[in-house]
Amino acid sequence: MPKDTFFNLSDEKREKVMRAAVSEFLKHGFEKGNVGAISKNAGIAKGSLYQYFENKKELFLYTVQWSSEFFIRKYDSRLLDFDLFDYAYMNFRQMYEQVMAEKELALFLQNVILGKYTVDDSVRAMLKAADEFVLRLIAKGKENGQIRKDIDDDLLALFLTGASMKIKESILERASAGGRDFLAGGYEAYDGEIKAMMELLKNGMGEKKCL
Amino acid sequence: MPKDTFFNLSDEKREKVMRAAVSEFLKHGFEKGNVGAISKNAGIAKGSLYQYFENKKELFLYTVQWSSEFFIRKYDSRLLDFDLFDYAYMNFRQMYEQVMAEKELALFLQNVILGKYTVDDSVRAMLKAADEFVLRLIAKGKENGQIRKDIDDDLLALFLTGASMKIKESILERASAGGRDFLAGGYEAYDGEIKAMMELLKNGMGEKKCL
Amino acid sequence: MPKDTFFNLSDEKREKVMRAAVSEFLKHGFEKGNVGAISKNAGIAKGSLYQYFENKKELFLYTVQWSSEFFIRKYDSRLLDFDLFDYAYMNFRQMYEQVMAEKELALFLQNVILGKYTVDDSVRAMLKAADEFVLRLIAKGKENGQIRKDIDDDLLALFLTGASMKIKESILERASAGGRDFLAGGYEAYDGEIKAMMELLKNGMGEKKCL
Amino acid sequence: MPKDTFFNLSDEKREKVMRAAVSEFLKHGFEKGNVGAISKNAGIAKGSLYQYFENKKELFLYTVQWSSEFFIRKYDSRLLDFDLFDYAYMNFRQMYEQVMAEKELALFLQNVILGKYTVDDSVRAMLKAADEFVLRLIAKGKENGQIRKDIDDDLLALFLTGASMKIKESILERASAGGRDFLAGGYEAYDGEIKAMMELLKNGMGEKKCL
DNA sequence: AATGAATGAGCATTCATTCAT
DNA sequence: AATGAATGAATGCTCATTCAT
Repeated sequence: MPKDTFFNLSDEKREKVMRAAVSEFLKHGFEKGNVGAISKNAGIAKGSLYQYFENKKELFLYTVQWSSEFFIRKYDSRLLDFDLFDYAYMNFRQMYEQVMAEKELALFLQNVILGKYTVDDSVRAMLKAADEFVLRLIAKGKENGQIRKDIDDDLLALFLTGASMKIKESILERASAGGRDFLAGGYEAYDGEIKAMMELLKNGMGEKKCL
Repeated sequence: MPKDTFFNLSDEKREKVMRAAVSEFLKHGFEKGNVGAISKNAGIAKGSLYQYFENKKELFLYTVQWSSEFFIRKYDSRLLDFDLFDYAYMNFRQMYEQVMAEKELALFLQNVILGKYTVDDSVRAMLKAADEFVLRLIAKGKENGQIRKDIDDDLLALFLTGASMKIKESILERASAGGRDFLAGGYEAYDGEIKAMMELLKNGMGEKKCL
Repeated sequence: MPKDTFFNLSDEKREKVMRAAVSEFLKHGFEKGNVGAISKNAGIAKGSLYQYFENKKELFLYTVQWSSEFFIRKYDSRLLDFDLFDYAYMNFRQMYEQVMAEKELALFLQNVILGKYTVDDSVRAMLKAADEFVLRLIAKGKENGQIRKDIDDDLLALFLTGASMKIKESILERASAGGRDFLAGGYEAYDGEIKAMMELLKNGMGEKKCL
Repeated sequence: MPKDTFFNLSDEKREKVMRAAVSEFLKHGFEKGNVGAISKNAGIAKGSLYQYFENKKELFLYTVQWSSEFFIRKYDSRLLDFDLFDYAYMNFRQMYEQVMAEKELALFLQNVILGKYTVDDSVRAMLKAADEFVLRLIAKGKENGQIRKDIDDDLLALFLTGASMKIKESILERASAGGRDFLAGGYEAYDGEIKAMMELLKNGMGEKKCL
């Protein structure tokens, strides 16, 4: 959706622009996010941004897309062969890694997922992809007897993502508030929480084993 | 936090102002929400708004407060004596009623709860109250053997609210998209979903009965 | 020029209004001087000010007039029988007393005289009275041989008032900056300056005695 | 203190902006001076003014500075080698020329000197420069026996500038009231006044020659 | 393609004045 | 006459977007 000129840029420059945009939108949101500040931090002219993007909205939308793809490229390929619960577990774990490695990107994307930026429905559309992946895992889980069959797939998906999101949010909050302690603690400090949450999900969603 | 002059207004006028504000902020968010539009729709002069509120932010904050209180006055008193799962169930049910009766208010408040308006931490503070109520219900549930004791209260709360919120969100989405069908269907159309979700929550959180 | 209602007020209330106005205009000038602040500090309603005065400008103009008259009533009667140089000397001395006794009023009036408030020519008109008094003293001085006759009366008046004003200004500046020291020093600290200035004026304006 | 962008403008445009500002501030003062009107009269967009200046105050301050420098560039270089009385005389004369050539600028600057714009102490600071120049001339005058030594330098400076200012003011008033007659009369019409004032100053300040 | 100055619509806020009580 | 809430015109400033170089 950006113009060709943007893709003719060197990878480094493109990344610099994107990171400047992420940073600005994370700090100030879409409305208050300042195009001038982005160009300045990206080390380019304000006018150049308009050579790359039609307008602020397109810039934002692509920033969302780029951020998602950034993580997908780096992390999500590993997740493809897992079953639902492994997926969920690894998903938590990788969120931790992402925040450690790319705090701004991870926080920005989390905001996007939480629907904090009321810019456009197309953002929502982008998120459908993730939902569909979960739905596929749910279907597979039902097939191989991992997941109870008496409840609608969509509802199971909502249940899973809703509960997961809340835990993620709570972890991210602590991460963005006191970055230092978060770093210090290491992943193990959070693993307990994650495992407990997995328990709850499995119990809730899993095929009844007793009786 | 508004000035005395605001509370000297007739109840009708005060409500008209608040509804105009809710409507505007719901449509355009805080930053793009237009003070002039609010005053116009409230049928008062722009200057008058500034007799009532120090500034746009205070207006917004009070709009949030007023909306919450509106529902609390009307609905929440019923919820006080319930146990956790009854509470959750009734909470869903009443959300449905609220949307039916006060679509804009309900949607606005939902956005607030979802953290869509990054205006002020005081909004976040307001939401703490609700969290604490849930925590109390969880503690009570553990005492009387309804809820498993091997998982931390805070985590259980996140699990419950996260999953619940997602369902609510999905219902509201359909409500705000196709209001007509939503109205037509009646509550029963949603009761199935709600009950299934309750199942998931109970299974996940409940004291193990089998084995 | 104020309405009758103003003069029906008790003397105390009238004075309170005037002092509030002086204080506000001194602090913020005419344009930025706030009618609401004046009414608040005067302990009356904003609307009442408009029962007394047509508008802000009339309020200001009368504030100027009242301030002048305040000092004239209290001080100037003593000056009537003096010759020019005695007058000038006493004029300095009484300015000192005025500042001591009524700092705000004196500073406000000084600003008026210096033309700091560009409100209306009628202010300028008011000041003509003082000029004419000086002109009369100059004429008398020429008659009785105190003052050189080869220079135009108007010019002599400008010379006298210009030089005097500058000294006054410099003294007032110190007074309004470090009120404490000013008080402590007493009049004598300034008498030297005043006498030197009188010297300069007399030499400049006086009939040549030598040769 | 303006931004670089302002100095990148062509000389003509810069001057046009400055003259528009002088004109507006002269007519309406700082508070009532309208930024929109200035931009309109300068033939530029309102936003452009804010590319050049941080805000209205900075615009005003630079307008003062520019006006001073305008005259300094054009006139004051001539004054450097004079003694005090020559300086004073030429100063009057050049003020006349300035008003003839640049009425608005001269009137504006006069207002500044008279302290009519209570904007900022930095204006006051600018005027210190002129005072110090006069003080140096006074010191030199004392050395070479032109000026009496029994009176404090600061006081002599006040005396000189106070008296001079009043004459200037009176001349400017006539100039700004009835520009036409003023023009017609030519400098000679005022030379008499100036010379008489010089007389007064010399007599007042000069070393006693008689006796 | 890159630049950054120019643009002007848009908006929150102020405040003198009015007016209903 | 006194009150103080209601009014809305007025204005400084921002910033996404355009455009000349």
